[in-house]
Amino acid sequence: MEFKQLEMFVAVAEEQSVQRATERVFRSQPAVSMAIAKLEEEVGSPLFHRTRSEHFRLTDVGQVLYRYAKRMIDLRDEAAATLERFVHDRAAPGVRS
Amino acid sequence: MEFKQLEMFVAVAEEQSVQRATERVFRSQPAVSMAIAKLEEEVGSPLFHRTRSEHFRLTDVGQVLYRYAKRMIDLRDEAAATLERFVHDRAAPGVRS
DNA sequence: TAAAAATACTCCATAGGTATTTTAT
DNA sequence: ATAAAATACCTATGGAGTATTTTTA
Repeated sequence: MEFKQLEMFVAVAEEQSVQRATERVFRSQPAVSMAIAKLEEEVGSPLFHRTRSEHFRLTDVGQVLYRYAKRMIDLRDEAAATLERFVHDRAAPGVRS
Repeated sequence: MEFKQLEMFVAVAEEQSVQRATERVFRSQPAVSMAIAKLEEEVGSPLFHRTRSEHFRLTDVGQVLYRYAKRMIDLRDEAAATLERFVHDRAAPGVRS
């Protein structure tokens, strides 16, 4: 379970389509498909229902992962933002923001 | 910022030594050193004070990352455990635990 | 001088891309 | 028949190991 995979997974879940997800994550269609396949293998269960009419729709297991994935990504983004501010402030301690 | 790096970083922070951290993460000494270097480059600041007498000691920036790293890893472990239970229960819905 | 970490180098795994095939409506 | 996903194949990046050098107490 790596951040790169989780980002692609979240994109597919929200777009309900691999195709549209590719635009959000700037990766090719097979790269996104493969990332999902890897996660499904790791989890040991399908994460999406695949039907053309309803598009990609999260399974129950998929929904569990989705909520965690969002939290993990949010936490990482928060960490990155906090660190950036912290490092920036250290570099110019006299400057008030 | 990937989970693999964060795990090595946390190991070094807690062991206060690259050497001892290698045993926890089952990786070679250079692999651990490189992971730290990568993170420091990404963050744009040293994460450890390097002195032989005090060993590897977290900088202020390092401490900020350390707290986030623990949270991220805990969250991932919790996700994995929850998914495992969930998938297992689905597979055998009649079995009560 | 002895320990631990950093560097050099090499290799291999795998992530990712292009091209193609399969699937489903 | 067509649009989208899966598969096949290949390449390249980078992660990781061994060997070595550098550092510092």
